[in-house]
Amino acid sequence: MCYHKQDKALMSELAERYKAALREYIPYYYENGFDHKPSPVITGDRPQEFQLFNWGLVPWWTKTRTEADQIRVKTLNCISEEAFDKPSFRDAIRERRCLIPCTGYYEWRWFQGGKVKYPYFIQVTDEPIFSLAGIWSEWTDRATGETRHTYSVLTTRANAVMEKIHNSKKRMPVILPRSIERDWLNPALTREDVLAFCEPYDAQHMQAHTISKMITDRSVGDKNLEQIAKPFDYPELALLDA
DNA sequence: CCAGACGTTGTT
DNA sequence: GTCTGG
DNA sequence: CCAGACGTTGTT
DNA sequence: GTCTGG
Repeated sequence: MCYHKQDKALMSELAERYKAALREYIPYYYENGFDHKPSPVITGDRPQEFQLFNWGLVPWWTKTRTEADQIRVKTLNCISEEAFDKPSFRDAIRERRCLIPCTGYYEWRWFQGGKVKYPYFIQVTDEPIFSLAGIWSEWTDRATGETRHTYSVLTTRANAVMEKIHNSKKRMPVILPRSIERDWLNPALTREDVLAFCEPYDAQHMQAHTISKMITDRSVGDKNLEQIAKPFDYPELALLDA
């Protein structure tokens, strides 16, 4: 549901927006979750600074590096409604919640029963930088002593905007309204409190537009380009839409 | 998730 | 069609 | 009890 | 570590 995101904010913009210290950081116009790159996140136990965690949560009980590499491709997202019951997520959702700054994300919209698809870029119109609800984990490889910090993006039911794009599975990432984003980190939240945050964002404050297929063009080496998220018109879409 | 491959042959 | 790599 | 999974997502 | 399936 949310495997491709953007965080193009400048280091100074992020620090100012969250009032948190940020040491090192590279803005990405496009980030593929399956690359498991580090992203700046803010955790509940160190709320005044950013930490760079890798996308794809590795549960603390994972035994080997091989197992870690196998599970992290399946924990990029976490179904919020089930998080408290899943062995991979239950400890993290209770004790290790985080904010994942973001400036947009990417999804594909299918037509004609899976024959053609078009990429979209989705933004929040009332917040240029917004927070995805995340959970994180710390895992140590007992063989090498190496420690990995990783995170997962929570998902919830789709709102009207996302339902249209995601025409079958009706899911979307949990986006936290800015006014309550810090509350997400409160360690005293109950299960019910946590689940109350995991609601679809107001569709009236979300916007989506088609983008060029450069985003998945393998002949394009460097995808960290501003134009990747720029609006791109497909004239034939008007017909497919009908 | 999407794009691209999709096979074999000797190894400790 | 289905699996793998990114 | 032991062994094996532990996950998400477009498939229709 | 903990749960599920056999």
